Amino acid sequence: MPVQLLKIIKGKSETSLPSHLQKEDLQHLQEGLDHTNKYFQGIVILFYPLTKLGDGTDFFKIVLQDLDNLCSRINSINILIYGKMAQDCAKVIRRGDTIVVAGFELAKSPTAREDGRHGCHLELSEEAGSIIYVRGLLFPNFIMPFQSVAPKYVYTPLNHLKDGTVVNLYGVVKFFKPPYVSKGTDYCSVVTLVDPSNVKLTCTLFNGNLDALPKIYKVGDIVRFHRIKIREYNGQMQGITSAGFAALTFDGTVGAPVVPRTSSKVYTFMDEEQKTIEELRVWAASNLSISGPAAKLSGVQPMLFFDLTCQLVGKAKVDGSSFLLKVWDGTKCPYPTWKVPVEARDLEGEKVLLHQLRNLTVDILVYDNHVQLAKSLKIGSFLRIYSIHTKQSNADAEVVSPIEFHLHGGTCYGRGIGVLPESNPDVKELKAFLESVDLADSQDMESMSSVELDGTFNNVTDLESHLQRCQQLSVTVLTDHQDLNNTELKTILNSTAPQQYRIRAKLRTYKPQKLHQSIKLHCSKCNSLQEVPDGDDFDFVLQGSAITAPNTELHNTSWYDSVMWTTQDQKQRKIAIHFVKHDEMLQQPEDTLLMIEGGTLKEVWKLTKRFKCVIPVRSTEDDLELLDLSAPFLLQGNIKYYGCKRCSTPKPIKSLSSIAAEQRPSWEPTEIAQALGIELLQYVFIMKFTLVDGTGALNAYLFDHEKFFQIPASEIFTNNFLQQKMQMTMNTLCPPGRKLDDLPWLECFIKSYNVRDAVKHQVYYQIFDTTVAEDVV
DNA sequence: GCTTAGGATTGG
Repeated sequence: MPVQLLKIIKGKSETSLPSHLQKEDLQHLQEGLDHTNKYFQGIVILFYPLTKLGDGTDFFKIVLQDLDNLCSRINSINILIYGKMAQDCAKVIRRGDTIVVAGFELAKSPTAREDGRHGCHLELSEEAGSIIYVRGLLFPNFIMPFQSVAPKYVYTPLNHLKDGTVVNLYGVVKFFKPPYVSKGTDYCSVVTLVDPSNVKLTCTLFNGNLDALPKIYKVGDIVRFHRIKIREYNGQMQGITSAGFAALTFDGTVGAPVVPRTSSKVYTFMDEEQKTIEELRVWAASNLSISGPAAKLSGVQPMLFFDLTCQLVGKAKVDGSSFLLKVWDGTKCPYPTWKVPVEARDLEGEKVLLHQLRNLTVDILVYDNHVQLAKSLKIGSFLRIYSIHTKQSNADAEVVSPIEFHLHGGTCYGRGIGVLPESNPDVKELKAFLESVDLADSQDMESMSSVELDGTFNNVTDLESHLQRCQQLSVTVLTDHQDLNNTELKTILNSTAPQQYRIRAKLRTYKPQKLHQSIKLHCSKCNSLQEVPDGDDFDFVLQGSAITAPNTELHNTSWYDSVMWTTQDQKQRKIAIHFVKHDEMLQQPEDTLLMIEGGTLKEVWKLTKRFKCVIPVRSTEDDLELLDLSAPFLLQGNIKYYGCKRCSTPKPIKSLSSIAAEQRPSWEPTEIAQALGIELLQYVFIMKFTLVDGTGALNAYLFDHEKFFQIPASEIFTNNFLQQKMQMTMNTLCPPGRKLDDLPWLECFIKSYNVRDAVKHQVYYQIFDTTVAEDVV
């Protein structure tokens, strides 16, 4: 066989051994020590003729002397070479050559006593993955490079595999089952590969050592298998581990560093291999459908399967056939999640952390064959759990049951658990994210920060079943005009306004991407839109009003009872609360409207929790009056009601007494607004949808109170769950990171209208009579 | 001691 140079850089030979190999001294070659990634270097002082063993195996023996230990009593060692490697070596190795051996097996030398050499000998063979490098073949000096006697590997394309052969091959991972405990004695991993020949090969890999199996973390990874046996099974070629099987795994991302993941066995890896990996990456990028962004807990939905990259926070035994894993990924699941009851003493993990993360961790119950592996997992380790099943027992019931996370028994669809090393890029990203999570924030359901909303939902889960449904049906439905035919966007763009159309299109993109920015306040009288004031604005108005002390002459009238007190703090603030009566009686707090003077933001907010309506007021000489309309004039439940500054003409508070006198005052915001001379502002969603249908693209505005999303715009700000629901809806209508082909269809009703001003005339489009399909929300 | 699994979800 031709002897090859180990490495050639810029046309020049260089002395070079793989950098992962470290030199080992003769005296350290001992049984029980780990010689992985070690090499031994010596000079050939003796070699024997090539012979055959009883079973026909070629055999070649050489003796190496350790030049660094010439003074030692024992300074030489026997090297036994088997098989094809014996033949190759016999052709090139001569006395005086400097040799490096790696990937050897070490065994007791039966001849040590007679020959006076090292007590062990080294055994090398191609099957064991051994490598021999020879230095100075032609010029025995240290300027010449080492030359490799390692076999020149030939890689078989997947369409040229033959039954009964042992081959080397490259492939892109199309499917895999992470290593799991088989029913026999070994770990098993099933891997399906494809290559540019477009032929698939499913390999069944066994090994008692978990590390010997390929370290595949995701579809799209690239593997190099050495010495895999090919067999025919059910009319198809199948790969199966044979003696000396070795695997390297690479990240399949174009442009990522080409660093093999391996169980640190000795391996050859040269420029040529690097090129192969890069070529396969490029091929895979355009020929293999690799799923989009990974699922996050914030993106889970009931009744789906997904892979989760997460950190293990706690674990506990449950019973013989199931085991509990408590994990987090820094995002919050939008649904209530189930908690598996376990004995406190069975729960492993840091108590403080478990408590801190209680609202962010989810309980995953793993079953049967996964239990053994789950038990062995270390707290704090990073996992990828494949094909978790989310289940909701009675989703239709009045009381929504929590989402359950199951890792069912068996290994269908690659179901299983993989431990990711800290060096994994996904783990690095996750770690950075986990460190950035503000724990205080996640504890309070009502303080859903916009950062969380923006950040975590972009990675929505990419689940096939959902996608399929979206591709077949429309994700939106019409609430009227079903008899109308669809019109192509191109036709609409070429027509004059105003008109109405039914369309079928895809949502290419939308604005604003930060959904909370889509909420505005709308005045139906003057048609103006304004931003929703934030808490600081309200606080400012309240502080301003607190300067005026309550006028006690206005206390305790025929239609309200008043209480007043002074705060104990330095400010000595005076607070008055007026409880509106009905039939001269105070009502239950949940039916009561009250007015407050001199309260703070926090106090007002607290009162809204207990009482039906809260109206912040201040005293004048002869009546109570509303505050500035920058502040809400009414708070009911979680909703702040605002009035239009332009269209309102506030009336004295006593105008409310007429409602109080009603038989059953309902305290409807519209009614209160009317009584107080307030033009009520409506909460609306305003969004711009860019719709495409293959014939053209147009921007259509969505102007919606509640109908489209089936979520009241007024409640979005204060309802964490609704925010998430809306985000999920948008993720379904326009899944992030998808190609156009994979976007779902929307059935919409739109109307065109003209907007003219002095300089220009423009046609606008607005969506109406359309709602998100029932199974999408 | 020479098998194990051989891709194709849903139970607890």
